[in-house]
Amino acid sequence: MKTPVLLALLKEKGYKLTAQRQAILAALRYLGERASAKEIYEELCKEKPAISLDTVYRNLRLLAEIGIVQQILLQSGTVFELTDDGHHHHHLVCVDCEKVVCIPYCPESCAYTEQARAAGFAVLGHLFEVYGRCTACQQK
Amino acid sequence: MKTPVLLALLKEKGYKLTAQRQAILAALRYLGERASAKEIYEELCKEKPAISLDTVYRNLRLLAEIGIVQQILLQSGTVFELTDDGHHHHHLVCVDCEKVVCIPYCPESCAYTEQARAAGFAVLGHLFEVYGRCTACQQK
DNA sequence: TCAGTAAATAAGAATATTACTATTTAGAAA
DNA sequence: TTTCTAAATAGTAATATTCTTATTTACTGA
Repeated sequence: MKTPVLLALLKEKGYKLTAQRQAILAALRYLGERASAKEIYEELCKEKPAISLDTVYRNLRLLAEIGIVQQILLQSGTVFELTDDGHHHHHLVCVDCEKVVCIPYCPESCAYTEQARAAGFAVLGHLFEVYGRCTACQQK
Repeated sequence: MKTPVLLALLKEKGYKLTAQRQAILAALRYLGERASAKEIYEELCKEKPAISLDTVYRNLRLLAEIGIVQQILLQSGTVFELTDDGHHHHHLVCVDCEKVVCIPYCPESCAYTEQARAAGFAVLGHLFEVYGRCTACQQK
């Protein structure tokens, strides 16, 4: 995610490009695919001046809203992942070891939007995660 | 949910039928379709002896695991709903007023299980919620 | 460039949720 | 019925997440 692109996405909704937002994205990139709010916070605390924990949470929520990151709900808590292509996707999550595998499948393509329209809802988004047991954990 | 049925579902996994579990279900029924852990806790605190908050959370998680209740993630927090027929379903959630509408649609019926199998995952369940704006909130 | 304004931040308080541990209890089996 | 044992509970501590408020800052337009 290049800064001009981020700026455009933010500006679209009246949000501002701040050093903290860029730092959060940089930390997420640095930490690898996925990280919890606390991990990002701790990474950024190494810098001076340190960021506020609330700012990390607030911005991860905002970045998720504009589609730059995605939230994944594990048993042990919530982690965030970059969606570099801007297109969201979903996950298979192992309930034992918490291994996460991305799947290209998205229920958007199925017919639920019909039902939403019938109920008078304007669909904005959805949450979809599949839980199961990975190959390794099935052996145990 | 009649007690014998609940007992059978619990026994199946080695869980016990406790007064607290029955009280939580009774409270949920009494409070209407949906309630938060705190609402259930406060309702049960009117009784003597009062229940522990931890017990409410722990058992709502367990009841969700065996399919008697379902968790719905709202912006303002998590609420629980009875699934009287034992078959789960999903929801349209208004992000403004938090009105919830049940929808019969379930992504289980779509092809994601194929992908899960290919990745070596044994699917246990899934989370699916649709967020949008209801008719009333679209007028605002 | 400079001033004005809405948005964002930091810091700490408040709330929500989960974990820990000693004690109690439901259900199994004698 | 009595005993035994794993599961469950209460109470409290710990952690995760969100809210509140005073202050700072990014962008806008002159």
